[in-house]
Amino acid sequence: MAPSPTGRFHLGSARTALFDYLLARKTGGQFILRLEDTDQKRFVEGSEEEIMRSLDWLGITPDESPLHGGTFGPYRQTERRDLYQQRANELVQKGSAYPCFCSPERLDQSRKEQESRKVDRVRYDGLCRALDPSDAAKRVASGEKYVIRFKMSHEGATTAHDHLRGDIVTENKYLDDTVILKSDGLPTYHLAAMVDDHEMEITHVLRGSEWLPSFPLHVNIVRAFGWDEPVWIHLSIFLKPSGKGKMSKRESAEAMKDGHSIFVDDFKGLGYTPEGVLNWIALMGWGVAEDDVMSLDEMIQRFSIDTLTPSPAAINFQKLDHFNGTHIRLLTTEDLSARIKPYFVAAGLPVEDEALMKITPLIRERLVTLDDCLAFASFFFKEDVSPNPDELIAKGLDAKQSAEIAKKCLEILSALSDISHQVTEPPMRAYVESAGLNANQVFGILRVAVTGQKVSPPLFESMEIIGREKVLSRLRNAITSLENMNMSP
RNA sequence: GCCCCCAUCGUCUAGUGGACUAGGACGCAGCCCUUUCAAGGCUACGACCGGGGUUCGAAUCCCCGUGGGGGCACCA
Repeated sequence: MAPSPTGRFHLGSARTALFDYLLARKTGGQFILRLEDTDQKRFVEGSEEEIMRSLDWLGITPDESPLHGGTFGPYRQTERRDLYQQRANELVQKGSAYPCFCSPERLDQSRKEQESRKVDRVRYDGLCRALDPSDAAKRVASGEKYVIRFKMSHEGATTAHDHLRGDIVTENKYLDDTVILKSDGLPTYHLAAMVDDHEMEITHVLRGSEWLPSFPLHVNIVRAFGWDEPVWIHLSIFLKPSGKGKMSKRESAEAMKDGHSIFVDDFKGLGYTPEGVLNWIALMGWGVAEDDVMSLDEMIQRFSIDTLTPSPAAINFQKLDHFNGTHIRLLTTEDLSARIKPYFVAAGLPVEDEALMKITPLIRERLVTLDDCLAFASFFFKEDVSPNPDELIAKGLDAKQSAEIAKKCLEILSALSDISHQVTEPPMRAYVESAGLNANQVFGILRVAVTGQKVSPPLFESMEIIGREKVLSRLRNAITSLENMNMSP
């Protein structure tokens, strides 16, 4: 994959990377990370690191990259600049490209003039294309500033083959003499990517469909060199959840508001798992008929470029939540425990591994994101809980009645020396039965008293983990709280 | 404005001329389970953009519309 370090690493790039990775693993190839950093003006500090960090987190670390080295390095285009200059000159020698000395000002003027004439397509006017090659060479040698443009044929048409879309035929009259080497000596994408793909022996080019308009240019460049073409695959782009337009910065701000993001590096902090994110993005642009919950290994097994889809896909965060929850439930207790522990630590709670291993099975199927563990299990590690007095009152009862029930619960539980759920549940149920109450009412009071919240993991198992002394003291506090309410109407 | 791509439930998709009464997943609704919340199970709702062809037969092939998306830089 070949992203440019000009901003944050987003979902679209991640999906391309995933498919690159799957294809490489499937076919025994290498998954290479190449940084397209030829636009020094747009370079963003830290984005190279973010790209690599994101890939690592997803679990699709490149086999070869600026970090890992490899046989096809260097993997940063700015470190390969001589190569592009040689290749650009090669094209000039062959008559497939030419130096252009036009100033940005002249180009700008020409553009404006064409616009005023309302031409169908504004393009280079060809002034330097008409130059005598030896004259041009002399001007280059004399140190005059220049760029190199690809000499596009004006006649005929270009047929480019996309693996998903078939032949794409474009009349050459719609094509332009695009700049392939800039005046700073660095190549534009068009040259750099073609040269590197050839040098690095890239067999499949997977990229976003925003490259489709320059696709004819690219095949023309490859053909001008006389090289074999890779398999070209233009993936659909990701649309915003509404399906109207592609994801934008504005949209990402919206997503952040409800705990989502379009940047891979944000997902960890949001409580998402690599498994969930991977599964989610895999299914956008890849048609899997059934059994769509897949691990990375299963994806490798099932991947094929023939089952990729060309149509644009609206992203759907609800589906991400679904896959995240599903993959969380697939984790072993050890694994899940290790993944949620940092959240308790970060919250300043004294988490103990032994207790955590007991808690994890209780909350596993309740988690959508890992950080949900805090809402479901913080009370286990707190010294005290402070329930909302109103919530201690059971439905259909008043504070006095609720206090009576709480007292009875205390009586029953304090009589037991063993507080394991097998021991506590039968007498409690017997009490509910004999008192003519319903389980919701009694267990509800107990739940709020002991956990401090209306929603919690299963009550009796929870009490067992909290421990006898804490359970009893929390219950006593609840009784006091209810009685105080009673006195102040 | 010009060029290009795309088109099946609200969303992601299966479907490659007859196996389609169009399948799955998310979401949504209901039921079951149940001490809360979930999870799980079951059921319901829900689509071939329109019009022409081709063919004995079209969701599938062709054409034209329409709609959506992308692109028109010394950015990638």
